[in-house]
Amino acid sequence: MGRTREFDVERTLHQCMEVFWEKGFQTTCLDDLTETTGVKKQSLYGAFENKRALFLKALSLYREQSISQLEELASDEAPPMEQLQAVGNLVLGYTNENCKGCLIINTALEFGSSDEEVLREVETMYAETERILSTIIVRGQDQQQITRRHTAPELAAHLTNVIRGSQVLAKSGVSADQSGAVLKTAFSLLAP
Amino acid sequence: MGRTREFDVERTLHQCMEVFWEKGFQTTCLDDLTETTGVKKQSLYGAFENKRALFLKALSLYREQSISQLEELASDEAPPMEQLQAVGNLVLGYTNENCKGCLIINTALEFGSSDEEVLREVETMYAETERILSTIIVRGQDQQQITRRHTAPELAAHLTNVIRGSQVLAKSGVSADQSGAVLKTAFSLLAP
DNA sequence: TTTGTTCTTGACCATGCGGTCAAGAAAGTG
DNA sequence: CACTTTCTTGACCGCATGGTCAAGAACAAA
Repeated sequence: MGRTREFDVERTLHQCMEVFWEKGFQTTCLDDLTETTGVKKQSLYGAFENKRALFLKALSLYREQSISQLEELASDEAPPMEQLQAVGNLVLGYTNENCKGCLIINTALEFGSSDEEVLREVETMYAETERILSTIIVRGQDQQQITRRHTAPELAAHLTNVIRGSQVLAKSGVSADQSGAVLKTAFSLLAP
Repeated sequence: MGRTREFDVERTLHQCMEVFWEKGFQTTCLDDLTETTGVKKQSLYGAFENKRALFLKALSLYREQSISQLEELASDEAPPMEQLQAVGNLVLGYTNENCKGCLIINTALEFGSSDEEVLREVETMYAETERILSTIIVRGQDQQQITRRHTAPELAAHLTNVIRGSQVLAKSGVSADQSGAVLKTAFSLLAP
């Protein structure tokens, strides 16, 4: 009972995510959100509790979206090294598109360790990324294309870190070529 | 002629740098600065033009300081691999101390590519870091401790990227051990 | 000592922002 | 049709913030 909502909550959340992604949490004001979504302030507050809660929902959405893209990519039957390259392309396509970078990383640096829930989200993203990369690396090791001088989880943590770095690099305004080259070097160093 | 300034401009700049480092540009308000420096608003505006100009000065100071620390470290006669480890320790000691991260990287992500001067500062930092790492790597290659499968500049760009990643990691609230382990893996992968 | 210049101080201003209020509109229920 | 409930809308509030003003204080040159 009661009046039915006139806007699509899911769609609105997606749009808000885009805005947060582009501008960050602090810099995004409610007017930005109402303007791009077309949803008035009070309606936004009706669907999501407040700015921070809305942001956390957007953050989760982003993580789920990113991880499922990675998972899809890791589940095809391409050679491991090609999968890694594809991961790199995905990640840099992401970041270079509009130089928005990765929302998780942007958020990690904006919040530092000041917000427990944000922290959890960031750590989950890191862990999931390592997990997926690890499965690719294991196959790479099985096929003698990746060194065994380190364990798969170690290499996965390392690669995740390399990706983090290149996402920052990409957002720092350097060319896509440069960030791509860095990733290529890193992948090449994994050879046995 | 005219009244002499009662506060030490250089010291004040250092203090402001610390505040910006800890809180970022946006989040730092003038009251934060006047409170920690003890210098009143108008006096601050007398010495530095405005908040942004003050920030840019603090950013330059940070970069110069960091680079000269790196340079000092690279100029001793320790074995190259030990120098790299020392670089890692320096960088992580930096970031883990109070989880402030690296001011340059924090700034790069906060500003994106919206501010020309900030961008220049960030790119200079990256370039200088690569230059110094490259000199260490060259010596490592001469002593057969670092692979020659890539050129020194390539490896330097890669290592700079790894460091970027681990600085983000450190600021993301993970333990110092974890960020340290990632660096160790990366260094170890440089072996011939 | 006078004068001109710069620094200091605290009050002041305009604005942007997150969040709330109250009144009206639409829907379900009896 | 009443009645209740939820959504919508626009006005409103309190507060923080970057920046400015004006008056007084300290110093150097004349």
